[in-house]
Amino acid sequence: MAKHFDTQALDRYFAAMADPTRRAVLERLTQGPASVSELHAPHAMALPSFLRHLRVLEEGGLIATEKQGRVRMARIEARPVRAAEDWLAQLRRQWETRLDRLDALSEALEQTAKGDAP
Amino acid sequence: MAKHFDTQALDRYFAAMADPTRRAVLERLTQGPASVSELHAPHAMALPSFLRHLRVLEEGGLIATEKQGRVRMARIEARPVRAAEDWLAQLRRQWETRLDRLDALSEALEQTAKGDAP
DNA sequence: GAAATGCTTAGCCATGTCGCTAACTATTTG
DNA sequence: CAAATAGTTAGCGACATGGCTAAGCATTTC
Repeated sequence: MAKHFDTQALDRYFAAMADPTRRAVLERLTQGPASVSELHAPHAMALPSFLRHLRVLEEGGLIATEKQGRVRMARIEARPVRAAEDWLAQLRRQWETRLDRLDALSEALEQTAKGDAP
Repeated sequence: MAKHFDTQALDRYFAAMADPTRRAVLERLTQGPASVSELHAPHAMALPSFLRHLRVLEEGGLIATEKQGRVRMARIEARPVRAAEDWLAQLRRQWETRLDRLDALSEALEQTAKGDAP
C-alpha cells in the first residue's frame, strides 16, 4: 500500500519549501511563468542572492527555467509538489488508520466487558 | 479564500521534514508512541546526534514528548502535518485553477475563431 | 558600435546543521 | 548501595546556507 518515495528528492523538495522567499516564488509562479527580474522585484535582496534561491528550486525540480535571449523565464513544475503532498497525506492516513484501529479496539473491549460482566 | 499560514511555523515544519531520519521517526510514530531508545534503535547514529533530530521535531511542534521516570516517550502531533499538507494543497489548487482558466480561455478563443471565420 | 539591460560568476563572511566523543545526571534494578 | 539503564549536556569539526559586493558576459536598443 505504502508508496515508495525518492528519499533524496523529498529532502530537496522539503528543503526548498523551508524558506519564505522560495515559497513566495512558488506562489507567484502558480499564476503563470515569469522572468527572473519579475520574480525578483518584490524581494528586498540582491539579485545574486535571489538567483541562488531560484537555483535551489530548480535543482529540486520544483521549477523549470529556460533562457530566451537575455531573459530567463521560469515556470512551476507539478510533480514534486504532488510528491511532497502525497508523502504528507500518506503520513496522515497511516496515523488516522491507527487511530481508527484504536477506536475499534476500545469499542471491542467495551463490548467484551459488557458480555463478561457478572 | 487563501488561508493565512504562519511563515516561521512553515519554515520549521518543512525544514523538519527535509531530513530522512526525521521523516522516518514521524512514520514510526504514526504507529503509536515510542521511547527515545526505541526510536533511536533503527538508526546507525550516536544517541546525542539522534536526540538533536528529536529536538528539531519537537521545536517544530511536529511531535510532543514527556518524561516518565528515566524514559522519555514521544508521540506525533497532528496540526503541523496538516498545516504543511494544506499549504501544498493550496499551492496546487491555485495552480490548477490557473490551468483551468487557461483551458477555458483557449476553448473560448477556439469558439471565437470559428464564429469569426470567413 | 556604444550603452543599457538582464543575468551570471567569483569570492567573502556569518550563521546554522549534522555528525562525533567524552563526561555527566537521574532512575531503576540486583 | 552498586551497577546497569536511559537520557542529557558540552563542545568540537566539516560542511551547507543565506546574505553581500564587485566584476563579467551576453543580448537588445539607440
